[in-house]
Amino acid sequence: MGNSHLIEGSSVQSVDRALRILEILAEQGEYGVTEIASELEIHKSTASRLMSALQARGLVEQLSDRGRYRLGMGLVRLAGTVTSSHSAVSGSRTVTRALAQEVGETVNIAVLEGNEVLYVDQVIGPSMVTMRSWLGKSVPPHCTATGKVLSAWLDPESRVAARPHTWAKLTPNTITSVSAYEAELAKVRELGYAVANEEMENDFVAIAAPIRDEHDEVIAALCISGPASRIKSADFETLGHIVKLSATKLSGKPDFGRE
Amino acid sequence: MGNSHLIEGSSVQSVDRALRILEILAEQGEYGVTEIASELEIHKSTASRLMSALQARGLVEQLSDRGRYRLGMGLVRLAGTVTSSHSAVSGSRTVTRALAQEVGETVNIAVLEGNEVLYVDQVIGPSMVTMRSWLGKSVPPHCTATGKVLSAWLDPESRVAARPHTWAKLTPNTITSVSAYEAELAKVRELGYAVANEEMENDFVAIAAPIRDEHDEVIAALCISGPASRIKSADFETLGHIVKLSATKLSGKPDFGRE
DNA sequence: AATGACTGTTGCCCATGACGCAACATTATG
DNA sequence: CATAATGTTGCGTCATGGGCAACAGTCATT
Repeated sequence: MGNSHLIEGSSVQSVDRALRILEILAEQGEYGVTEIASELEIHKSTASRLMSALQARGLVEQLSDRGRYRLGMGLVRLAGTVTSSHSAVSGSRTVTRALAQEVGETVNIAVLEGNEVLYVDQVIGPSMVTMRSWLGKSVPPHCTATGKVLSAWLDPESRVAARPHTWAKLTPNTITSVSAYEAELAKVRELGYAVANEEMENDFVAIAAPIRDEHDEVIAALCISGPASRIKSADFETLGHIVKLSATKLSGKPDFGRE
Repeated sequence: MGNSHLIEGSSVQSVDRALRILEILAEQGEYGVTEIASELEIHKSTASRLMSALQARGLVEQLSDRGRYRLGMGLVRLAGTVTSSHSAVSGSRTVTRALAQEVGETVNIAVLEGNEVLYVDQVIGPSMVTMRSWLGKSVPPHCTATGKVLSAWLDPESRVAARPHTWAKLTPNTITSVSAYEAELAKVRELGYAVANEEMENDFVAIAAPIRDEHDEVIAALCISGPASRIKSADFETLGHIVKLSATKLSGKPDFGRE
């Protein structure tokens, strides 16, 4: 066959194409059938039929009849059940909420998805200054406390795979070399928590600690974040230990299906 | 062909099967290949290959090698972009948060998905700590203020389609007849807002108003909810108008793709 | 208004890719 | 240790997905 864009391990062509459509829509927001067809290098009609299949299950919806498509609310419904079946997130509300009130800052839970950090749950702190909602958003690991935590305890091979593609220098403090990054990860392993001090954007500070499963594997990161004016470097150690303690409470829980 | 479980309009068999797998996993939490195969009445090998395709794109993940499957975090990532591209939700935080502070109650945004009400965004009020727990959860329309709002302005045909399958009597106040329900919807159209007074569960009251798009179509519902001890029937009218006002602020915004 | 270029959708028919079979590798269970 | 589960994988066939082209609406230009 001509264009074998098939991802490794994915053996069902039409399904893979349908899922790539979802990814494209996630990036582009809205897209027409023709645009998708040319992107995937398939025929209009094929794309149209794939869209119908996705639409029938509510994963995409078209704006008007015979119009463009975008992702559908069915995805929200599916995603809602994801977090509840994940041990790191399910039943975590008591802990995260208590943490948010204790430190007065926004609390997040994040996992590693490929080489990006994906925020899967969030509690916004009492402050008036609301950061944007991060749920479902992903960021590179090298400039975030969560990214450092999720990378630090990986075996060397996976750690390389989890590195960012490009070491974008987002602020003066951003780490942009492999050696400095590895040194930072070693420090994270030693301390048991990670700090990102204005490394992703100015005036934005975060502190994260690992959530582990029953086998002591790091499966997620618990994170607090806020403006530099409230989270000062003198408080890093105290806050680090508080986050570590909360993360420990969330650790060691076995997986369960639906609860 | 033997078992034509194909949903109306879905013309690609393998894609439809893959999406049904996602729905099954959403219900069951975890499932093995064999269980899925018997559920869909397909062969183990087929199910296994479909799972591989889903896994390659991160929509499902298996717990251990050669183990069971569950929904994956890729769904969270996809769902995260859904709300931001929906006009009713994107940029709504300012309004919802202000409303939550004004009335001191939890604020939700919901949309209609088939014949269920799907909560797509939430701000919890009284504690001044925002969190998302209903996200992705759905409830029947006949016992909720959001459901009434989302049904009230539908054309008669769609209104029938949006009716619940079973009129479960969840509390003494639950509406359980079509005629009473239609009368209630007429009242909602007249008032411009809906009330659910302990109709889903005891001590739980909600008030909702419609969010409209630029063509005045109702695309979502804005809702406040809280215990009956705080939201008394004497306040329904005042609160109804407040919710209506906030909903108007969220209305009329054109769709945009990615912003 | 009428034209033209653009959408997305749909029957048709062929070949391709998805499916069922069965043998395999593993892990749980007695 | 044996038995019975599980999930995975080559293989061959036939259903089925996909390319073609005609169709039907929509928008922009004239």
